[in-house]
Amino acid sequence: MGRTPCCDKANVKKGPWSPEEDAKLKDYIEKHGTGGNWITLPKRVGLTRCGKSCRLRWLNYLRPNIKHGEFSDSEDKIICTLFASIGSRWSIIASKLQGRTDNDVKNYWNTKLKKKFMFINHSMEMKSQQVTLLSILQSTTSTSQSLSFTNNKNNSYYHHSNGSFTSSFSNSSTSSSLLSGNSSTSAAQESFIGSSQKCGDAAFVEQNIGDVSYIYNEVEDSEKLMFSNGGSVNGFWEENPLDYGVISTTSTSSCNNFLFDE
DNA sequence: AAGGACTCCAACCGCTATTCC
DNA sequence: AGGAATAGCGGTTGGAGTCCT
Repeated sequence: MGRTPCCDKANVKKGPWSPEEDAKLKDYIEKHGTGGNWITLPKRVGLTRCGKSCRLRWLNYLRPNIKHGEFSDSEDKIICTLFASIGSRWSIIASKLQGRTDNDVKNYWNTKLKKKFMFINHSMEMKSQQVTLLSILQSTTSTSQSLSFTNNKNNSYYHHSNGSFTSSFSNSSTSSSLLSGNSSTSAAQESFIGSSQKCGDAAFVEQNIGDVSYIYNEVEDSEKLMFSNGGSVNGFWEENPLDYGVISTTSTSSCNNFLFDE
């Protein structure tokens, strides 16, 4: 048995699209639409291509508002954080990026971002010290790893020199308790946009992507992306040459790893 | 200068999900 | 209800361009 092929493979053109083919397909779809049937489209257009090939060419290259070229830092962050939370669901990830296709995002991940991710995971495996973090994750712009701070007189924060940390938080007033403290950030806090939370000296911008909430604190040119799942998590903080840190969660969230830009 | 190694990305392939009859 | 057709998705490949020795 087996499926019937979607087209006559022997008589179908493969390989790179010529400008003429592109023009034909683009012109036809702009005038008539796809007609809801990609399989019969090539015949209607006058192309000897497989319908799937036409669909891919249109979606990935010819349709309007496709963005080509370099990915921005913010796009990087979205891809990394979404990949960490939902995995290789490229179509979903691409839908969060204006003008990007799933193929684009996938290629970008496979050629560039994955390397960053793998580096980070390797670094994490080298770390033997993993500590419990209760509802609070801390980061700092300092590259000295001198992260100790006191954010609230009711709470204590302990930072380990290897980059991991322990924090405790006794204020139960918020379920998404995430904060960052750095005495040098007060000036920058004034420029936060969007909804912000304040706790002690810290302020945050909250953003929701799908079911996942992300909290940013923006300090000067750097932007720290953090994650709040509203429950207990285990976390690492670490430095690496790629400017990303990793937070891994093991308890109440279904998500496993989160990246933040240092 | 040459050619081997590497990178990037468009396109293909095969599978699953969805729709249609 | 169930099988066929189609759409959509993610993994993989091939080749062009670039880098390195």
